[in-house]
Amino acid sequence: MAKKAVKPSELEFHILQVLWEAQQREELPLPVREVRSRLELQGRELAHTSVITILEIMVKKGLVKRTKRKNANFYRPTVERSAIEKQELGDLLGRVFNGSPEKLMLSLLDSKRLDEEDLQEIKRLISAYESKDAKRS
Amino acid sequence: MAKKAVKPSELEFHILQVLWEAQQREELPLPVREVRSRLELQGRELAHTSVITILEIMVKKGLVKRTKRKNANFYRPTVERSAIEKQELGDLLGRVFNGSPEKLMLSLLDSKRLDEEDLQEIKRLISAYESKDAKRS
DNA sequence: AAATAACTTCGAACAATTTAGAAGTTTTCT
DNA sequence: AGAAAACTTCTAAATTGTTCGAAGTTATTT
Repeated sequence: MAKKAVKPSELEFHILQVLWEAQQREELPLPVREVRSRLELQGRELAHTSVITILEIMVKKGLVKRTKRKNANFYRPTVERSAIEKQELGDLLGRVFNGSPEKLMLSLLDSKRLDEEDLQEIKRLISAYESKDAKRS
Repeated sequence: MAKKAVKPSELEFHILQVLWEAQQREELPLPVREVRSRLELQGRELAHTSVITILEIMVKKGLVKRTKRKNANFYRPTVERSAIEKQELGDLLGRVFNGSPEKLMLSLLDSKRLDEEDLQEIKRLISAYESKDAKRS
C-alpha cells in the first residue's frame, strides 16, 4: 500500500515549492527563518510564527520532515515535486475535465496561452514519449 | 473592464456543473429541488436548505441568476463552462507549473494517464488548431 | 553570569466553506 | 376553508486554512 495522498493547501504548496527549490541547490534542510525569507521574496509576507505553524502542520501531514539542530528546527520535503504535480493535475483533470485529457488540451489550446514555439515543443514531447513507449513494448 | 474573475468553491463548481449539464438539455432554469436531486445522483447528498444557501451565495458572487416563479426560485448559470475551465486550468498552470504548458504536458505524459488513442487525438487537436491558426494569419 | 537574541510552543482569533434546523410564507389538495 | 406540502429566510454551528502574539526555552554576546 502506498501512503495515502495528502493534498497540500495553497500555502503548504507554496512552502513545498520553496523547499523543492532549495533541494535543487542542495541547501536542505532549511531553517524556518530561511523559509520565511524566501516566501517573502515571492511576495508572501508572514510572521515567523505563522511559518512555524504551517510547517508543523505539514510535519503532521507527512509533507515535510523536521530535524533539530541546536535549538532550531530544520525542514526538508518528504514528497516529490513530480508526485504532487501529478496529483494536482489529476485532480483538475477529474474535477474539471471529467477525466478527459482531450478536453483539457482543447481548453489549453483555446485559451490562447500557447505560441508557435509552445506548440512545436509540445508536439516534440509527445513524439519523444511515443518513441520511448515503443521501445518499452 | 471585464468583470472580475470570481473563483467558485469546490461545491459551487459542482453545482455549476449540474447547471451546465441541464443547459445542454435545455432544461434551464432549474428549481432547487432539481439541483439537489442531481447532486445526489452524483453522490453529493445535501439538505434542501444547504443547496439554497449555496445557490444564494452564488447569486451574490454573480455565478448564477435567480428568477422567481410561483413561490419558488429557479436558477441558471451566468458564467460559461469554457470560461471557468480556462480559469481553473490557468490557475493550475500558474500555481503548479510556473506558467509553462510544456511542464504541464510533461507531467501529463509522465502520469501514464494517456493511452495510444489519447495521444493520437491530442496530436490531431494540435494540428487542427495550427491550421486554424494559419488561416487566421 | 547577566543580558540579549533567536527559537519554539500554545492558544486563539478570523475568514471562507459547508451544512442544516427552526420559523414563517405561499401553494396545493381535500 | 382548513390542512398539508413545498419553499424560503434567517441564524448558526462545524471544519479547514491562515495568521500571529504571549510566554517560555536555548544559545550567544559582552
